[in-house]
Amino acid sequence: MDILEGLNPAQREAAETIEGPLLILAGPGSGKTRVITHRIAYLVKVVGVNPRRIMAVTFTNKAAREMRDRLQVLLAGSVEHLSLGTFHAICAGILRRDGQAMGLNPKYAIYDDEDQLNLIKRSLQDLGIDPKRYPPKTFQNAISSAKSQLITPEEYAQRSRSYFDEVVRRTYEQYQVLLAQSQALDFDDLLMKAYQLFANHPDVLSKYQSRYLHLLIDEFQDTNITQYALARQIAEKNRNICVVGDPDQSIYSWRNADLRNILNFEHDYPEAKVVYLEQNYRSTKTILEAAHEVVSVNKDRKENALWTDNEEGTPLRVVETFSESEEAQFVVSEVASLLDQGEAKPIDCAVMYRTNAQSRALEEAFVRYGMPYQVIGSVRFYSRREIKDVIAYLKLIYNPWDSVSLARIINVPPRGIGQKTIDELQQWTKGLGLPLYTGLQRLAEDKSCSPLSARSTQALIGFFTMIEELTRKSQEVNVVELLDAVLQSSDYKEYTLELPDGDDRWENILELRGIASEYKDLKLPEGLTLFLEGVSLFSDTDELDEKKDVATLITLHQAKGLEYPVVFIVGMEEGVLPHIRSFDDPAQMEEERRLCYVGMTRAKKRLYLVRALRRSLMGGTNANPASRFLKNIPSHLVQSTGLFGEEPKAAPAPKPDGPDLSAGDHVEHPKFGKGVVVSCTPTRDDQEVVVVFDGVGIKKLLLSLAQLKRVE
DNA sequence: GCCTCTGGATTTTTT
DNA sequence: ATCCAGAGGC
Repeated sequence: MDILEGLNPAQREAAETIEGPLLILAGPGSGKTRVITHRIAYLVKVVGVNPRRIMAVTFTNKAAREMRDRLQVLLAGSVEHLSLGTFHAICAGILRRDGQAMGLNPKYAIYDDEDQLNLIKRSLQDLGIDPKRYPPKTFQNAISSAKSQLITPEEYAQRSRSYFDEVVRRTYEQYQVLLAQSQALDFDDLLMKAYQLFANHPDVLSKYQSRYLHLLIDEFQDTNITQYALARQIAEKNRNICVVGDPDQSIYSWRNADLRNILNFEHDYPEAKVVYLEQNYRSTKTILEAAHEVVSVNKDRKENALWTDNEEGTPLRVVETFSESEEAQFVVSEVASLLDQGEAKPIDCAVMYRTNAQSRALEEAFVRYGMPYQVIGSVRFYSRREIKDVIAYLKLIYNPWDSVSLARIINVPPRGIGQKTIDELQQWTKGLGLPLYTGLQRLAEDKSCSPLSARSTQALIGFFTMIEELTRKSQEVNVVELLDAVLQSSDYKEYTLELPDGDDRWENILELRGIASEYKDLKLPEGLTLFLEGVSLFSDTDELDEKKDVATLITLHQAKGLEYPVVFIVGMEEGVLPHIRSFDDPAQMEEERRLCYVGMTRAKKRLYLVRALRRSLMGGTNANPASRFLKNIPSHLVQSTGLFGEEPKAAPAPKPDGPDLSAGDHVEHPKFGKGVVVSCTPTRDDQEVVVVFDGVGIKKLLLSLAQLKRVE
């Protein structure tokens, strides 16, 4: 039996090269996943490597789960011992097991963005920084970016160049103090602390280095500096590190992914072998060529020789509609007609868009038509308020130091503990140098030491007693029973049902309960540990159901790694795709182009590129010109459809004085000089024009007032 | 302390 | 258009 049977020569080489560093450059649809799974199977079955000595890192949990499923088939068991997961999940495990060497509580909490932002706000408060002048989000980004490059607060201080840098440094420092007090790590910490653990504790590092004979990293183009450093640490001893990626599909620089990782790889591992997977098995020649034309405009890029044996296929369809609702209507009616002709089933169709907000119009049309669909991740399950509240209870029971969870639920449902009480409590515990929870404990032991009114004190003690009781219970019941106890003693059910959309919210909680029941056979606290870890690291693509016969609505980012016979990319407009925020940065513009490329290469048979002449945004309406990416697709690959739908009957707005402008036009203004029109938005009886003036910047002008002249 | 109202800001993508 | 924070009334 040959485990590598059916692989093409390049794929085979990639799977068989197991000694030393290996870089696999894998274009879209080139059978990358197949290569990875077969490589692991080859290592285990042919070379005889024990699965526990292999670590495979994926980009999402879903990818990890799929790979495990596939390996289960190839290997028939013994897959459990394989270390397989995202960097975050793998690091979470390492820190849970060995973090004590660096003084980390194994029951550390994991903070997501929202928790993180809450704690940053508190840091700003502690430092007396005005969140109006300095938006907390800015700090969140700065801190995350620092951690993704292994920059500690001390190092940040050394690099600090401006006053603003200094403010960031102080916030970063204080934020870390609060995290430590809460015995919590944020997402970036999971990676950075694991790195530091290895860097400062050679014994721990050596344990992992000896264990992992083979390290494999997928989606390498989307790793950040810290992840790369971690990989280097783990692979240092055996140097069997295999990375798989495609620079053209790098779309996560905003999450601090760094393309230098791929470029540095051959530098850091000069003995590395490089394998190119260039045969595409997914798309038609037409789709592949069009996608290539779009991405090859990028300057910062290495040319590749992606090709396919597949048929020419049908031409791309480029479709214009009047409005976003007609855009949605077109999509649904086209799906319906493909269904009628027996060309496709709903499950074969995906609609992709740049921003989640765009899913709404689509969803309406699908509902109206009665076309079955699923939306991926528009409102993330785990960021729903009710879910976060219930989880906060569990997190607090698990780790009473977790101040963010404590603050979240101390008065939810309302139990007479207002902001003032919380502030005073905080003041008091701070003075005593105690964590909040210990402060509550002290109150409960001796009411008379309370600095607060009897009423507030009683409310606090009531809350504390409830949590204590639940904590006691958590020793003897499973996760579901604990969750039920939380709902019971907090009256959360009654509270939720009172809220707007109460029934839906309650449904969500029941769904969470269902997820918890998957952990009910595990002993506590381990069951709770794993449940909370799973919940914290869960991602949205995880909820994608690939078996239900429904169409999929999904962002371009989330679509990475997926494929569909029929793909619609909507919002092919300047300002949407490419997104307006990328206009002033060529590197970001290149990323938008790659994003478009990723979307196009998801399609196997049919690809539709759709745009709306008018799109409502933030209340107003925008008229966006066609996406520049459309212009890069050779016309012989395209069948253009004229306008879809009827022109809206509404009387056209009276034309204001001034030239007839559209985005891209060059204009001149008496005061601001020359510039380029970014967008035109009709208002009630005028037009708002956004112009980028040379050397002046972006200005919003009213067409009737601004004396704009059109120039060539 | 809690609820409601208003004004202001805000929209990219997510482990 | 929608969400959020802060203010003010009960």
